[in-house]
Amino acid sequence: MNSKSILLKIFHKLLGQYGTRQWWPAKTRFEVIVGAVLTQNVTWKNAKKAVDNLKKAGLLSCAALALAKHTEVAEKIISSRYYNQKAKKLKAFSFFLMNSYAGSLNKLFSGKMEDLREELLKIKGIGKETADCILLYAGHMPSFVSDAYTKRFLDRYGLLNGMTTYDDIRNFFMQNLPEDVYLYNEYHALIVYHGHAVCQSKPDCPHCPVRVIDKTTYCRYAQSQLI
DNA sequence: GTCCAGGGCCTAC
DNA sequence: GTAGGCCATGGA
Repeated sequence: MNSKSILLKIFHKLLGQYGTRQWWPAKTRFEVIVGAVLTQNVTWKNAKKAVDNLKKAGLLSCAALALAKHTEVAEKIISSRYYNQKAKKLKAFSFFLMNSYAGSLNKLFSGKMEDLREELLKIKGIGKETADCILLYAGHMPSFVSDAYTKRFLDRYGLLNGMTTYDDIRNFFMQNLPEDVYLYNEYHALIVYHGHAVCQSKPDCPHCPVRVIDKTTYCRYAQSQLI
């Protein structure tokens, strides 16, 4: 079976097992972007608390964040960890959007995807994963989101084939899957759910007949179920 | 008390 | 180009 068929087969297995993941849970595109920054290296639960605090304080807009004082933003997002860093990141993105696109997400997302990706990557605090989350979940553009789960996932199913960098893996999915926003959306969410919420990579994972000792240990249950 | 979440930046080699 | 430290909460 070629990579294309395997990736699609795994996707349909995951979707059948877990159903749609309903990502991204946010009301506006700006909220998606704020959430993408706040969830960096923290659980969504903690990130969401921070998003809600910003919303209550009337800070969930580009203009409001750009004008707010650093401490005002930071204290609202304490639950998201690294709050000082993240306050700077939120303000940096807001300044970028104000200055380059007059605060308009419509304008931001009207350009070419790869060009926009490069532009986002220049903003301090937005790395590749966050940029792809913004493109996919806020901009509804077909940019596959990779991450540590995705790498481990490919490794577990023997599909990694020496790929090491983030872009290697992103390209692998994008070259072997149809250019489909819905597909990319669900696939990333399902990989995270499968790897985290279900398989958990913990010694007591109820789905793994073989103990999963650490993040790199093979999950035989997962393999047998999905391929 | 320990471990780890829907990362990214900076520095040193 | 990459390994390692830093950032510094909250739940299990």
